[in-house]
Amino acid sequence: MLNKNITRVVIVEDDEVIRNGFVSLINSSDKFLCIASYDTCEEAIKNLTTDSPQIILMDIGLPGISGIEGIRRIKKGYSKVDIIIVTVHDEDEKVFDALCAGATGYLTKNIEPAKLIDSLKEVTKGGAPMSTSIAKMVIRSFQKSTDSPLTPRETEVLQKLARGKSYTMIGHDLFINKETVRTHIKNIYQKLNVNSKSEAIDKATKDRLI
Amino acid sequence: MLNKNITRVVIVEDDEVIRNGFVSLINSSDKFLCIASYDTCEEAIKNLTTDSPQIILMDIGLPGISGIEGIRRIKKGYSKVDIIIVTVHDEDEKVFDALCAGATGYLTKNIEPAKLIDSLKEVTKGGAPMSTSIAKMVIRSFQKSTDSPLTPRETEVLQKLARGKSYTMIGHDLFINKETVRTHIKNIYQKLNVNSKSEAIDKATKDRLI
DNA sequence: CTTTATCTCCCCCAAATTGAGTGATTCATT
DNA sequence: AATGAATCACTCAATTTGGGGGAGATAAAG
Repeated sequence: MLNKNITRVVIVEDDEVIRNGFVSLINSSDKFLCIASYDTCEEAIKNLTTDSPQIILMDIGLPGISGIEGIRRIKKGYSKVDIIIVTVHDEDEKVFDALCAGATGYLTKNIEPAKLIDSLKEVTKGGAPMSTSIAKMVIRSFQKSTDSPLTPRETEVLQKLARGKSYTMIGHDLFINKETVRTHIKNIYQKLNVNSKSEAIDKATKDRLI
Repeated sequence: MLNKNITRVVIVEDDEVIRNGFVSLINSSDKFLCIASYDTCEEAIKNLTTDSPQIILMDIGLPGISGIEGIRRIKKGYSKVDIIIVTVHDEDEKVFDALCAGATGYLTKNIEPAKLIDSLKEVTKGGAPMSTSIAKMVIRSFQKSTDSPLTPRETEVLQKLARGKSYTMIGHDLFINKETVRTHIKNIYQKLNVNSKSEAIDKATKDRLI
């Protein structure tokens, strides 16, 4: 490495004003150095091994391949880099897609300059910086619905059904007869207003019942 | 409410020294008021409606009912309160159990006083404070394995299988013949060294393949 | 005390699904 | 030429599923 004390950063952002703002900001810190900045993922990927950044700051709404797909491709060939999303988008889907694709952090663009630098420092320390709203979304994604129409037992049965178990196996797991499992599932289907396993799992997942 | 500008906090922590430390710390801020502190969840729950806190700071390793079960019970009868875990534990299981049970944040006890107050402020702003290591665990929980033995198509098939779909439905979804789905699944089973749907889903989930 | 909810179990039936074989073709990459 | 990936085919027995019917036990709530 060129310098052990400086963290190498690459920026991918199509808005020139924002991009240059980030470059200046990062270079104003003596802990970070902006090696390069690009307006598309394609360009960034082309120069990835040459740039060999430790951190990439990336936008989501890019021309050409999206930031999400960009993350996937970058992580595939160069998994050690930490990719931090900096974007205006805070819709559920984009956020989780980005995290699933391998993003290490997710910040919204209204972040204050000092906070952005803090976030980069957090990354170098093995952390995962998130904006307040994103953190809340992420945490909430773990939590189940508080008012499920299903009884505790029914929920238990449905959870096992969603793990691919047959009625027989569920019965074995819960120490009840397979016929009882049947009855529970019949009741579950009625309550969820569905009539098949996949529909039940879909609805239960969507409504956070399991 | 007694005072619109002060956020009411309750502490549940069995170590007296730590508990009193938290009480002093919280009361040293003019934004927060520690209404009460308890050494068990049972006591805290008993006085919950009287205390009517906006935030509860809670330990995990408590005598009597655990912090995890405590979260569940508190959230059940009093869902509007934000529960922040402050604990020495940072094992995967406890963290995710706590979040699933309804915790709004998760901090480790080595947190600096100023950071704790910051975290409380973050909660009042609708955020979800997490320690660096916890945030990393949480983010990582979204990410899939980078070296799956499965091909992209096989992964796709397995994902749908895990959603409770039949071979026929999967074929329909992917615009391929049901027989092709069969072949994929046969190959999946061989690669994962299993011979049933539930085993495949279990292994794939455990190894983060889907 | 009676209703209600929850959990438990049983039977029948027809249709569909599953898992395990054994095979083949196409296509792109190496 | 060989390999991996994806596609499709057919057989077969065992299991699963979903729909229908009914019923007992217990505990909580009215």
